[in-house]
Amino acid sequence: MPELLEIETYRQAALPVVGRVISGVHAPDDWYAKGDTTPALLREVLPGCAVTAVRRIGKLMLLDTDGPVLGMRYGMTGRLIVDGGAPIDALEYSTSREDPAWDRFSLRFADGGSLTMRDPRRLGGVELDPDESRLGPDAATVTYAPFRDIVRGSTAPLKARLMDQARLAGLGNLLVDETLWRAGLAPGRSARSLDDVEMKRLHRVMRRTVSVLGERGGSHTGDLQPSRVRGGHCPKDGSVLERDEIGGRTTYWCSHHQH
DNA sequence: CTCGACTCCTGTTAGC
DNA sequence: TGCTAACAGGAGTCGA
Repeated sequence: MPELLEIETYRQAALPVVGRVISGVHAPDDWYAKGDTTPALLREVLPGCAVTAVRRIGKLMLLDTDGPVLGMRYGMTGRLIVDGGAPIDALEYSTSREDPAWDRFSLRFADGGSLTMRDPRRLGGVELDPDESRLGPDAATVTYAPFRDIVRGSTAPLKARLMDQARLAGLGNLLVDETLWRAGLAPGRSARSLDDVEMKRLHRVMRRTVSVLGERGGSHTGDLQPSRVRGGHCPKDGSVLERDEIGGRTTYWCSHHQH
């Protein structure tokens, strides 16, 4: 599913629309417009605006224009299509089938081309001028000191804290499971319980996991991923993996080497 | 304020 | 073969 790595891929794929002027808006789905944004408002304010930049904070993609900022969230199954081409063909837990009915939002540009969000399960959405201050620092670039303060400031389970987008933006279920598995830390531990050595290891491993999986091509390319099934075995030591629900998400972890 | 429980969305798949 | 129920996870809301 789209986590920070997939959204970064989307951002880069969207760069060619910078400088183009929006000429049309396809917004057929009320549900897909979030906050105070409505399809009517999108159709009213976006045409005529020139795209000036494409940014990303965590899993939020932002299209800057000379008018409002357009925020795009891809949820679990949202794909981006730019000028008819998709930077990611298939998403984990989604389908690569094409169906125009799944085009929840689309921009057309004056000099040709388009940008489309295709989202079968409608878990994504678009919002004008989203509140960017509601997101924590991006997990791909956060340095040690703020990371340490974020993690140790809570008694919540470590995994839940790492997935709290208001604290640390970008990590989803797969990246967190892979990070904790690599770091040898149990997902259910209180975030506050990490000592300095563990905290430094967690930060280093998280940054490295984001980097390595980015090079491999996405959040689903982790070493743990093939074993994230019922009865799966730990690729490190062969133990049968635990399957728990932590932070409201299915969690696979190895009680033999994650403490 | 924090944090867990609950809810929403719907295509796919396991199982009867 | 055809159906149902479970499952996936990002994000918002609500209440203790």
